[in-house]
Amino acid sequence: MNSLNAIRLFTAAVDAGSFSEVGRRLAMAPSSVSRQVAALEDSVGAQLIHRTTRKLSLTEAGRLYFERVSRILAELDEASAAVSHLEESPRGVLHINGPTAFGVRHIAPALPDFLDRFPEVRIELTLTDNFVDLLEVGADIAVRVGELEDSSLIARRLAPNRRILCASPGYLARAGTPECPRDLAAHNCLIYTRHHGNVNWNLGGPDGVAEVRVGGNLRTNNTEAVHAAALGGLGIALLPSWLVGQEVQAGRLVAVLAGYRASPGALDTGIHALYPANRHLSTKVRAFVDFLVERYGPRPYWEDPPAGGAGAAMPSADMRIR
Amino acid sequence: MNSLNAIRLFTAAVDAGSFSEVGRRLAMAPSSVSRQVAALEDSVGAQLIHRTTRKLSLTEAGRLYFERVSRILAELDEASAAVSHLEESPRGVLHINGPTAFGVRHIAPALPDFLDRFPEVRIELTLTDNFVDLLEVGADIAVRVGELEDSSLIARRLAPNRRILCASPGYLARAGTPECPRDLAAHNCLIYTRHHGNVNWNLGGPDGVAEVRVGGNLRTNNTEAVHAAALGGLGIALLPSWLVGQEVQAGRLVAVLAGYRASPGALDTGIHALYPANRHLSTKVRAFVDFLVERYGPRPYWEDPPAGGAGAAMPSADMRIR
DNA sequence: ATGATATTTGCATATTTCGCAAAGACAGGT
DNA sequence: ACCTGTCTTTGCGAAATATGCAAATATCAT
Repeated sequence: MNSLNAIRLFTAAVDAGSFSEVGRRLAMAPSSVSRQVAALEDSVGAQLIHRTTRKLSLTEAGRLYFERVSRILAELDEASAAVSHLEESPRGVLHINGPTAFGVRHIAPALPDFLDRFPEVRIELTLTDNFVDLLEVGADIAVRVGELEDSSLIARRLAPNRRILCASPGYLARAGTPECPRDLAAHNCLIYTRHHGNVNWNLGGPDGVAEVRVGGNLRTNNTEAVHAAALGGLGIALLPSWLVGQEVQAGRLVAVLAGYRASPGALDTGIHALYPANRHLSTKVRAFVDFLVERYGPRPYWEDPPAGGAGAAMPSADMRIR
Repeated sequence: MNSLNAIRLFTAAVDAGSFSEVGRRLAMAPSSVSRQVAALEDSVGAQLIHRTTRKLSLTEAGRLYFERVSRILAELDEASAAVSHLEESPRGVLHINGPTAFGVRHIAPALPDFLDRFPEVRIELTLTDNFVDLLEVGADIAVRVGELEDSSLIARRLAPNRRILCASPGYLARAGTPECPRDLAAHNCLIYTRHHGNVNWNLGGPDGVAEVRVGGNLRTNNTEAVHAAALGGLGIALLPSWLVGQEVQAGRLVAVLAGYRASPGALDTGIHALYPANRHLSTKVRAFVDFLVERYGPRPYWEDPPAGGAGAAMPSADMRIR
C-alpha cells in the first residue's frame, strides 16, 4: 500500500526539481523525502525519478505516474474541500422527521423562515406517527413529542408539552363549566387513548392531585379526531397546548380548570429535537435546532402569555377563563 | 493530511457495512478501522458515517465523499497498475544514445530484430558524437566506444574495441606490405587525431611494444574520413575493428601487421552500454542490453574468426596476411 | 583543485499505529 | 422480560513506521 504522503512528496519533488528543495518548502529533512519517494517506487515496482546530485528527471514510468497522480491528488483535495464546504455553512439536504399533527402546525409553517435564512439548504420533511429509526430513514433530525427512548441520540428541548382541558364555548354554554376536577365526571369527556379500559385524568391543583375517571360518547386513538370533536362542541378534551393553544387564544375553544396541570407527576414529556450524537454535528442540523429553539422560545407562541405578567395588555387565557 | 489507508478503510466500511466486517476481511482489529475512519472524519471536518452497533449509514457528506473518493481510489490503483504494467515486459519508449558511426553500423541494423522480439517497445535512437549527459537528453541507454567516465552509471561490456591496421589491396600492391612496425615510417599513414602534434602508434608484438612515429598526407579528426581514404587506397589506417572488420572480411581492405595489437598498454577501451544505476532497472533497458550482449557475443560478427580455430574453414585475416 | 550543494544510508529517537481487553449499546432469541 | 451475541469505542502497552542528524559519496561552479 503506497501512502498518500509519499505520492504528495513525489509530485512535490517533480515540481520543485529537488528533494532538498521539497524539504525546505515542507520543513522536513531531505532524507525523509528521499526515503518516501524510494518507498513509493518500491511499491509501484518501478523507478520513477532518475536522481543525480544536481538534477532530478522523470523516467517514462515517472512521467506516466506523475501525469495521472497529480490529477488524482487534485481530485482528492477537491473531494475533501467539497465535504468541508458542506460544513462551512448550512447547506445540502436536511431530512426532518416528526409527528404529523405537530409537523403540520409548527414545523412546516416554520420552514419558509428557515429556508429564507439558509437558502442553500433543501428540506425533506417526513411526517409519520409510527416510531421510526432516524438512521433507518436517513433523517438528520427527529422532532418527538413526549416519550424519549432513543438513548444514543441527543435530545434538545424545544418546548414544554403542556396538556390543557378545553371545550368549545358552545358546549360550555350548554353543559356548564366545571369548576373542580370532580365536576368532570358529569361532563362528556372526549377520550384519546390507544388502549382499552378505563381512562383517568390526573389533575394537579392547589389541593394536590385529583384522579378523575372520565368518559363520554367518544373514544378514539386519534388526537385530531378529539380536536375536531371538541371544536364541534361535543365535549371536554384533554389536548396538548401546541394543538389547541391558538384556538383558545382565538376563542374558538375555551380552557377549563386552567388552574390545574394535567398528569403533574409524569415525567416532563416535552417536545424535543433528536439528532445523532456525533463528534461532528453538521451545521445544517445545528442551525435547524437552534432555529426551532429560537422560534419557539422559552414560552412558545401557542402558549398563553405568562399568568403573572405585570399588567399584561391582553389578559391571559387563564385570566379570561377565571 | 488524510492518509490513503483511512480512505480505503472508509470505502471498505461502506462496502462491508460494518467496521468489524472490514476488520475480518482485512485481518485487522475493528478498533483500528474505527480509529482510522474517525481520523478521516476529523481531517475533512465532517461526520461521514452514522454508527450504530447494528448498522452503519452514510451522512450526506459521507455519500458525497464516498462517490468521489471511490472513483479516485480506482484511478489511483489504475495508475499504479499502469506503471507496474510497464515493467512486466519490455514496453514503452526506449531512448538510446550512441556515437554516429557505431550506431549506423551496429545499432540501427540490430533494431529490427529487437523490435520484432519486443513489439511493444518504441525506440528513439539519438546518434551524437559529442558527449551528452544521459539524463539531460532523457536517454535510457548510451552506447559508448572507448573512454568511460560517468561513474554513477552502470557499464555493461558489449564488445572489445580492437583497432587494426589496414589498407586497401591496391595500396599494398603499390606501396608494399609492412612486415614490422618500423616499416610503417615509410608508409603513408592516415592519421586520425583530435590534437595537433606528432602521432605515435604503439604496437605490441612478440618482441614487446614498438612505438612508431607515423605520418602521411592526411590528418583528420573524423574517423569516417580516414576510413574512406583507406578504402580509396590512400594509405594505411588504424581503425576500430567494428568499422573495418567486415571490409577486411570482404577483401576490400587488408589487415597488416595483424600479429600486433594497437595500444596494448592502454586501458581496455571496450564498447559498453551505460545505464543509470537505479534500484529498479526497467525491463526494456535490461532487455535491450541483453539483446546487444547476445547479438555481439564474446566475439562480435565484425571480428575475424578465432585465430586458433581448429581448422577453421576460412583462415583468419591474421593468417592470410602472414 | 576546492567549495558548495545534492542524494543516500546508518542510527538513535519520536511519532503513529496496532491489537487486546473492557465498557457501553443494541437486536433478537428464550 | 431477561440473556446472549455482536457491534463500536476507548484506554493502554507494544510494535511498526517515520524523522532528523551526521556521515559518505557525487556533482557542478568557481
